[in-house]
Amino acid sequence: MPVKHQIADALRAQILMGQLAPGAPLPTIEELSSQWRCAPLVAREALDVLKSEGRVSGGRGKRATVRVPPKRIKLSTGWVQEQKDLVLQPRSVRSHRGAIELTAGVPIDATISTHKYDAVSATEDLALEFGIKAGTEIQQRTYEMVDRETGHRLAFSVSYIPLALIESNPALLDERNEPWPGGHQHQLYTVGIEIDHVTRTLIAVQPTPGDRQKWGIEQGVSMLQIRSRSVDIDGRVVELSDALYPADRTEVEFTENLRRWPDSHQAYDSAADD
Amino acid sequence: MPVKHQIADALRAQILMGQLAPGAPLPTIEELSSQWRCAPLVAREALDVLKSEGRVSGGRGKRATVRVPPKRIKLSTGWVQEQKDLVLQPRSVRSHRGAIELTAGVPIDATISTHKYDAVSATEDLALEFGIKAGTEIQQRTYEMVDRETGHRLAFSVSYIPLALIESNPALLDERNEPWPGGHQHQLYTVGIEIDHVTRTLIAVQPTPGDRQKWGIEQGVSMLQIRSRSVDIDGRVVELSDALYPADRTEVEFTENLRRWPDSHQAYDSAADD
DNA sequence: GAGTGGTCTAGACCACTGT
DNA sequence: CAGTGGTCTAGACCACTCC
Repeated sequence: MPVKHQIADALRAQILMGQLAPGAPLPTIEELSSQWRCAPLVAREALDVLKSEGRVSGGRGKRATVRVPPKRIKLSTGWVQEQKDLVLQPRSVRSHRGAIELTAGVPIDATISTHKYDAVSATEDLALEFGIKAGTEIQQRTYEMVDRETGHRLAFSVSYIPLALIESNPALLDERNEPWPGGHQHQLYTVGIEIDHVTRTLIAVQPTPGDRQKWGIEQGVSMLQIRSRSVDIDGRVVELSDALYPADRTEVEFTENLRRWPDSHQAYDSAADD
Repeated sequence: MPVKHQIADALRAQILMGQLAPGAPLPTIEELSSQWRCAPLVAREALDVLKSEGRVSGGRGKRATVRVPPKRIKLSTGWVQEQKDLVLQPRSVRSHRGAIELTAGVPIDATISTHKYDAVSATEDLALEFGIKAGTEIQQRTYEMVDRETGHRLAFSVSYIPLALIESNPALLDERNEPWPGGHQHQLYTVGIEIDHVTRTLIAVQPTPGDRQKWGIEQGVSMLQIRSRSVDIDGRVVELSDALYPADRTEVEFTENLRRWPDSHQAYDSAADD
């Protein structure tokens, strides 16, 4: 077995066993190369393996350390009903309860949010999702929240609504009206649309180095992409959004509620099992 | 900017633009090092960067190629209600509809499934989840499905049920009764337990090299871990399971259904908005 | 057996951190 | 300024694939 993997395995074992606690410094490259009687490059490559596994943090001039995993933020997906309940409330009530913003523990004051609306042509992908013809005009809404200090992204999403659905209300075409009290469900309500259900699909994707820099995430961390489709009571997809989350800081929660058995059901009796 | 990243960026751009299609061979290390006038090692490191990003496949003696992403298998989480509906059906009906098995496109005949039951002491983590004392006896059920040919894992999960809940029915203590027609909901039904809802949390985790070998997955691919908790009508967590999925072959789907607005609700009128 | 990638040596210089 | 990691050179040998 290659020496670099032997070294990596030994260090990984110490990390997993807790002998090297999160934040603890690892041996230097020189120490490793003399302990294992190998060239420094080999010791470096061993650390590289652990870095791309997301187990070790490093940087020029800095001692390599055991990576401290960030706290995971619970991303609950059960609030769409609450948003819907708010839609029929007066503006004063809607304004006081914004959407749940994920700020990775950063206070809202330390963040900057931007909203941008653009009219774009539906790609094949989008056309398929909405059940419309490719090229149809769609409103694209981009949302980004960054940390005021570091400039790192804290949240990002792109959502789409076919223009034909909302152009009857000019207020919906102006990005300066964001954040809209009551969210997109209320926006759609103003043009007579009621949401029946929301389906979501989640996949893990690999960030490009550019993404990694924007979000300030390290090697070995992937991202979760959640595509959400709002379907109205006529069965049309009327809104679609793609949101991204750093996989090491995110925990997605979802619940399935079940109907009760009828009161009349028999208590279990193994003799009656067939 | 370091040459190795310049090379990696150039190749990545060609991959993302589609000029290098999935499956296409990349330039050899020698070609790259002469094109970029650098040492072969630098060209190798550039390819390494792309491999740990999951964009390139490689292997000893084999030309590096653009990685062909596997088809994603849709993991629907909406079938718990169907399972519950089956519980009150006779055995013959239950037997004919097994749980949905994920086989990554491999025919069931080409797979081997194993079930194992063990009695273990509750760890702190499990004790907290179940609301019991650490050390309490818990039944641990391990399920694994492997590809008969390659030996690679196709599915894996570990689930737990406190022994006190099920020991009144000896049939539930015998792993030879797996697969049990009707699944764990029917098993719990035999000891008088009805499930009210199931909550799931999903996180992405990095596989160890051992995991990677077991599942036959490449560098740069993470895994999705879904922890599911079955809560009974008294609010107790009665079953917990951890399942793992290779992130590049999996797409998780979940739906939130909304209540309709009452018929009496007013059509939207902006004048009445406050 | 030729081509190719994986591992490795034994150095060198530079960029960055922390004192 | 010393310590350290990041990048790089110019080779060498071996394991593996494919013809």
